[in-house]
Amino acid sequence: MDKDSRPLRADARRNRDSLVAAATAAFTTQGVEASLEDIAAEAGVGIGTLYRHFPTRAVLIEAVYRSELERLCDAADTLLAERAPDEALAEWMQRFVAHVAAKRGMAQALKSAVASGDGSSELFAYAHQRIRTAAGQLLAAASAAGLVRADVEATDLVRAMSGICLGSDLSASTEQARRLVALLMDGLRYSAPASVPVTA
Amino acid sequence: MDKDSRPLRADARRNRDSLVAAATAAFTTQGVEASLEDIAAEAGVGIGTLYRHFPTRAVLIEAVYRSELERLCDAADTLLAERAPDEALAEWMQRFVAHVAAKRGMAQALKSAVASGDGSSELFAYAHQRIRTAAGQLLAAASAAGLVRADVEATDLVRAMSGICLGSDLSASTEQARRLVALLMDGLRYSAPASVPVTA
DNA sequence: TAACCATACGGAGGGTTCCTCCGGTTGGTC
DNA sequence: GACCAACCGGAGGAACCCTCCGTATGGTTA
Repeated sequence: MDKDSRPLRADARRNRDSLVAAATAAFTTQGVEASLEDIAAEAGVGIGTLYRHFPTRAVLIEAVYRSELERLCDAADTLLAERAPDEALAEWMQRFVAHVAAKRGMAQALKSAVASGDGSSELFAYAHQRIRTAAGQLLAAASAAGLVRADVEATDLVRAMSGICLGSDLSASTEQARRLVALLMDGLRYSAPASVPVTA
Repeated sequence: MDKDSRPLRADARRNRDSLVAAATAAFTTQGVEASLEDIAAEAGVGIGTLYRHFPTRAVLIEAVYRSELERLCDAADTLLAERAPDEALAEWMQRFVAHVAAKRGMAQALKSAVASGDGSSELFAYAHQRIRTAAGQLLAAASAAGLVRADVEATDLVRAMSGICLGSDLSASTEQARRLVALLMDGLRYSAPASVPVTA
């Protein structure tokens, strides 16, 4: 409880970050079965250091999953700062789908770790909350600017995107998912106040 | 094309069967990650023999999956011969659910092998067809005897059972799945001609 | 700034599993 | 009963896993 709160030593934090970065690369190119020794070498640390930070493969996978989740959700802010709200939303939705497609193996591995009784169902609840918030932020901005219709909730949007991801069963059909997301975005734009003024 | 058609030599066939049996046991108790050398030993053959028959783990998993599928579907005939058609149907449905619960890891492993481009999507099509036929046979018998309602298609029944399997997310809740199947069976019996004569 | 120690690092090493390869064996056939 | 194609077994090299402990270093205190 109070040893957790103490921050990591500088070198430890550095190594941890390198490991997560190397693991992210390895997992996405070779799948979650990638060799841990290779990951340690790629990160420029000894195998012992990897095991100290991440006692089991599942813990490492979870760390990668968390870091990628943060990256995706943080991108919402950046996108809003850089482009028009509707463009930001469209781009973020595409990234969301790409994210899910790439991390499917990881999510699967984490799910089977749930059975082993650690706290990773809590992880999924957190992930859902985090994504809903990011989506809501983008949706609100686009809606306030009159660029998308105002009668769609963030929850609905997330559900729709999840549906697209689940529906396109083969991870090969990334292109199809892309088109579906574009279609969904068009639907959001369709009766936006800017083109169809609110009458009620 | 013509070397495949030649039957296996007697000892080869015997060893193959032993291997599938041993693998079935190992996979169901330890999961699809079970040691192949242990499986070979358990089957009483050398590791080389295992690899000759099943060059990769995926091929072995597929063989086990096929054999279990046959076992499940062949049981339809046996059950029909042994008990009343509605009882046979009820029992078979329970076995179906148990089958799916036990083979989830295997199906997952096979699915990810699809990406590697062998012919296992064809396998799933075959499995679906085989199961639909078995279900249809039981349903027809029970329906003909007036023990279950006649307005349900085999396809619907399979879909309902699949739904139950997918719905009960944790493989721990086998008991819940059992109850749902019993419920479904009651629904099938409910307005059967024998108890509620057809009026229209 | 120097000394101290809790924290963190590295990688050798023992164990397990994978998979190949080839000399020996055996079922089926003439 | 003899022949050969088909089949078997398991030794062995490679890859990977994970632990353990001697060494190094960041941070803190005087």
